[in-house]
Amino acid sequence: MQEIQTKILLGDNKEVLRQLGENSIDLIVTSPPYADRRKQTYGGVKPEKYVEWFLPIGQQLLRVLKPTGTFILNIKEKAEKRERSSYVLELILALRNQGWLWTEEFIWHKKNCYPGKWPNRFRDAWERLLQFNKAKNFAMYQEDVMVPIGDWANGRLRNLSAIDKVRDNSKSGSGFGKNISNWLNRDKVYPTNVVQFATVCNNKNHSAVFPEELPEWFIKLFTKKYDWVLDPFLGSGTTTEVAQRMERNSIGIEIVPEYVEMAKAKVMQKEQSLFHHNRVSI
Amino acid sequence: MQEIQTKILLGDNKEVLRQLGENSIDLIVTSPPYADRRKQTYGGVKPEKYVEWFLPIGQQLLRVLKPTGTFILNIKEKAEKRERSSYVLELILALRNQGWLWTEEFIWHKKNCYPGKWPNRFRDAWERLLQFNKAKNFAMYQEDVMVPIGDWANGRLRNLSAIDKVRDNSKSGSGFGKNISNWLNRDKVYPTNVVQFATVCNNKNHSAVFPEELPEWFIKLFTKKYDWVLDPFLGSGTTTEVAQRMERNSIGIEIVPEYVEMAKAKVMQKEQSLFHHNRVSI
DNA sequence: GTTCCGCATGAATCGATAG
DNA sequence: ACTATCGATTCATGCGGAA
Repeated sequence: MQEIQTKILLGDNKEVLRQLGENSIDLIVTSPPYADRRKQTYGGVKPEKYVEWFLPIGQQLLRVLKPTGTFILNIKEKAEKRERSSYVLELILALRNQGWLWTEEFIWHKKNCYPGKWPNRFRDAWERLLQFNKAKNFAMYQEDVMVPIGDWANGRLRNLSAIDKVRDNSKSGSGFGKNISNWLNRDKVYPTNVVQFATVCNNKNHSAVFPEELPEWFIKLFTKKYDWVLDPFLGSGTTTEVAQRMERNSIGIEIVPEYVEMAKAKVMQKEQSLFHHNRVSI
Repeated sequence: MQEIQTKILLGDNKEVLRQLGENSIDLIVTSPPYADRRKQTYGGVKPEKYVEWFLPIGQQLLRVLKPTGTFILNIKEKAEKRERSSYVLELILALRNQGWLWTEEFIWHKKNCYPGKWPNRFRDAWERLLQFNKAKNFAMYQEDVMVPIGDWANGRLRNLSAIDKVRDNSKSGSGFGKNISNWLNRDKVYPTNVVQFATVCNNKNHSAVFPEELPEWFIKLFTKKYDWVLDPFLGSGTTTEVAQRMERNSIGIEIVPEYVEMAKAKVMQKEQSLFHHNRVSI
């Protein structure tokens, strides 16, 4: 049995990435700090400086990614003074200029978005999941994210309250009931480029990360067992934890020592339980 | 009773728009031909020329829109040679440069999108609905697009504690009526910036109509009765038809004579039925 | 042992107030 | 004038405690 490696590295990703070999990573999936957000932990990046700040990292990511690999970037521009910032658009153009192919833009439809009411806009319920590639022939395992009826019924659907089902139904018109009957009629369904994951509402003492389902979905879609996954803005370690569970090798880079400790703890815990599980199953 | 005007104008919108008075339009909602699409009818615009082609129109739209008005642009970049084009991003930046405020990007989540399967991407289930404004204080009637929730109300009611119900009751004096109206108010919820409209699978000979719900939603949100609505790429006349039904004045511009005929026919039909209705009701 | 209820809390945004 | 901070708004979620 091959061993799964999970490396958590402390430091500035621009520097740490230099230590990684070129063409060694199959999937990069990450959520960098957005402009002017997470000031306490990351200092905050000014929107005007964002592209300039990100490009050196993009350069390293381009180097370490395999030609068949994929880079998924989760980001969303803020609204300020009644206007949307344009730095994300500029970043996409700049990354293209750097040599990346902008292959696709997935929409993360956040079912439970932040509440609020303003005179000029509604609640922001979506984020960008930008897909970049090095080459046109990248690896993609579409079959692995098809939704089998069993998994759906046992997993996500069970988590939805009856109220949610009713509400979605009445809101969207066609809604849940119809969709479910569709799924029942088929074995498996391909997803679209609009994906829905609930945000994590955690009472833990660290800032919110993306939900496990998000890296899980892209890891399924763009890697196979024993492939290498990289998250250069690891945060509290969601990506490495999920990769480990899915039997992918992974590397996470994080500049805040406390987060590195949390991420390492998750990995250790999982190793323990795997070890325990193996012993039992022998 | 004030009369609703519905004008369908034949011609190149760049030219026709010059005839409209400045600061005269409350809402522009339109879906221009996408690059390289609809070649037969519009000649097709090359992606690299798209911004250059659109900017003179944008200039006219900026002139005719009231300072409190809104411009909704429905557009989506195509995928070509396994890559997403960047002309929409460049258009947003160019329109900002032209003086427009980029206020918001709504996502049109298409529930029943075009079927198909590709090796490198999933079905495209969303389009951009870009909101631009001339000034930061634009008109917005959020209450008019609140979603009534039907069965969900039962869940809400159940969630109110018995104490709350009693307290409200004793406070209001008149009792039941006030409580119910409170609950009814609460049973409406504001939408988010992700909207769902079913796509039209119609057999009409216009290639890319948007569903009536789309202009209807934005007309509700950004105009009131007797306001002026403009669609400079009218196509088969959905926008003017909806505006007329909603008792808004409207102007549609279309370069293809056949479409102009179709759009006019819709307006005439509606006028007939309105007239007929009036006669009957007398 | 379930189920239910109350409550804190988020990658939010605006407008006002303070330095 | 320009930035920094605060209060108000709002709602899905998950947890803990209670019935």
